[in-house]
Amino acid sequence: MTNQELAQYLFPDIKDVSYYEEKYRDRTLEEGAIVTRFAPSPTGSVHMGSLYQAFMANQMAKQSHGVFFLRIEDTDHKREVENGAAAILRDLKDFDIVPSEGFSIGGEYGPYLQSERKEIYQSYIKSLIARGLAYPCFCSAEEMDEVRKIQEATKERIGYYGRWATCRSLDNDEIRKRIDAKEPYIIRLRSQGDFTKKHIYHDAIKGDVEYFENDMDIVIMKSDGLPTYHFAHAVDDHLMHTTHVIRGDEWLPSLPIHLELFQLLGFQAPQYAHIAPVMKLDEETGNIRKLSKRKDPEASVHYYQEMGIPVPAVKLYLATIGNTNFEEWYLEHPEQSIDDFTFTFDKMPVSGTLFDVSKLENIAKVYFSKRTAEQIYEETLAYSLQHDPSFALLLQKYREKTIALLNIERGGDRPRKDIGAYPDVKKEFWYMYEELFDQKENPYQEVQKNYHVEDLEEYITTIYQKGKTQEEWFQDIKDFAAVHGYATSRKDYKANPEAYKGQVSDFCEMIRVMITTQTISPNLYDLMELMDSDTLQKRLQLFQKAL
RNA sequence: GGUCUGUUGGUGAAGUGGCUUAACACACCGCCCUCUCAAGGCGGCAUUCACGGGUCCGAAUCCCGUACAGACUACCA
Repeated sequence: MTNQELAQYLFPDIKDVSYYEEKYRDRTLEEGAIVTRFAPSPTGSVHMGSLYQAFMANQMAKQSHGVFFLRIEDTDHKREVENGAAAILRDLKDFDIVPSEGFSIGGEYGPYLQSERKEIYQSYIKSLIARGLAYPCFCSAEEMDEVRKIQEATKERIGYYGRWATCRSLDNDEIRKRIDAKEPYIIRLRSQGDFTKKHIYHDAIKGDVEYFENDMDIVIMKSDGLPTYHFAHAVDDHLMHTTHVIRGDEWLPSLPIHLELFQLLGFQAPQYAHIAPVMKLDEETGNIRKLSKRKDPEASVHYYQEMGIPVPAVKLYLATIGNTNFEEWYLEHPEQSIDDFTFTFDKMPVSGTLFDVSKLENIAKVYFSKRTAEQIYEETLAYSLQHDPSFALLLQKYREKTIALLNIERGGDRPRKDIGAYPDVKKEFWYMYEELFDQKENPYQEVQKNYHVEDLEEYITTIYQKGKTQEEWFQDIKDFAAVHGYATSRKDYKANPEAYKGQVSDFCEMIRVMITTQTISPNLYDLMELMDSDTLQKRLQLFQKAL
C-alpha cells in the first residue's frame, strides 16, 4: 500500500488541499498592514495577561490598517467552559477591544471556531500522509509512560523521536490491518528535523533567539479526529493569512515545531512576536511568578470593574507596560489618546513585567483629574447603582451639590488628584452628606492636638459668613487668627514658636477637622460654601462634645 | 534531567561599545511655595548595571562560565 493509498484510505471523503487554498485567497490590504489575532481557548472570562495580549494585537492591527480577528481554539473539549467564548467576547468589548472579524462576528476566512474546521485540518493531514510526512501511531498512554520513565532514568531527552518513535517504521499494510481491527490511533508528524542543527530566529519582540531543529514526531491529530494546537495554528494562520502571531512567550519553546510545520506544509511562516508575561510577587514564597487567574484576584479583568477603576485607565496602564516609551510620550502629549501613539514590537518589554498596582492607581488619578465633574458624577452614579445602592441614592438626591464638590479645584493646570476609582468619591466626600456623617460614631481621628475650640466657636458664630470671595474669607481668618494669638507667617512662628498658639494653618486645620473629621480635604473655603449654616452649627457642637 | 528566555535603585524602566559622573515615571523621604488641604516646584533615593572571568585604548552594552528566576518538555492550549 502506498502512502497515497493510505491517505485515501484514512480520509476517503476529505477534499484536496487545493480546494481550501483556492477558497481562502490572499487578503487585499495596504502595504505593511498587520493581520493578527486573539486566539483563546473558551475557558471563560479573560485573564489580565490575555487582555494585555489582545490589547497589543488590536493596537498593532488598527494602527497599520490591518485586521484583528478572534479565533476560538476549542480543540480540547475537556477544558471548555459553558458560554466561555461568549464571556471572552464580552470582556473584550468591555475594554473596547472589538475584533473586526472572527467568532460570532463573521468574515471570509471562517469558520473561526476550530471544532468546525475539522475537515480543513484533515485535508492537510491527508496531504502530509500522502507525502510520507505523517503517519498513524498506535502507542498507548501506558506505553508512552514507560518510555518516558526509561528516558528519565537514562537522562535522555524526553519525547517521541528517533529510535523511540516506534510507529514511525510501521508498514502501511500493517497499519491498515490494525485500523481495520478498530485499534485507536493518532497521527504524528514524521519530523525531518535534525536536533544537532542550531539556527537563529528573529522574534519581533525577543530579538534573535537560538533554537535547535525540531526532531519530535509530535501529535498533529488526536484520536477524536481533532488537531492539536500546533497543527491547527499552522493551518489556520496560513489560511487566515495572519502576518503576525502575537502570543505569550510560553510558546517560544515550541517555535521549532511550528517552523517545521510551516515548512513541511509548504506555508510561509508568519512573523512571531512573543509577549512576556505579566508577573506578580508571590507574598508567600517571595518569588516572582506569572499572574494567576486562580490565585490572584487582580488577574481577572472583572476585578477592575469591581474596584471602580475606569476602563480607559486600565488601557492606559496596558499601553504603559506595552511599549516602554509610551509613558513618556503620553506625558509630553497629555491631550492625545492611546490611538494617537504608534506602538512598535521592539519597544515591548522582553522580560516579564511586575504588575504595579501603585502605578495603575496613579494613572487612574491622572485620568480622573482630566475629566469633568459631570462625567465623574454620571460614572460614579452608574457604578454605585451596581455596587453601593445606598450611596447611589444620595448621589441622586444631591446631584448639584455632588457635582459642585467634584468641581473643587478641578480643571486648570494643577487639578487635584485624589480620586483614582469611583468608590473614592465617597471616601473623599462622605462627610458632606449629613446622612453619612450621622452614621459615623465618634468620627474624629485627630483629636490629640490641643485645639482651642473657644476660638473656633467664636470664629464660626461671629466672623464666618457665606458668600464671600476666597480672598475675603482667608483675610478674615488671618485677621481673626492674628488677634487670637496665632502666627500669620511661617517665619514668625518658626522664629519663636513659644509666643503663639500656633500658625494660621493650625487654626485652619481645626476648622477642617471639625467639618470633615480629617486633616486632609479639598479646599476648605469651597467646602464651607457648600455647607448650610445649620449643619455648620451642628458640626461645631458635635466637635465640642467630642473634645 | 534537557531545551529556551531573562537578570539595570523599593517598582516600571531608558540604555544596542565612548555624549552615562546610568534618563524618565511611580512610590517613599526632605525642603520650598501658595500666609488652609491638595496640586505644583526643587532636592534625596543604583559611585553602579546578578556574580566571576575575558575581548578592547574604552563595556551596563560583545564573548565565556556560574548563580538565580521564569517558561516549555501532554492525544492542554
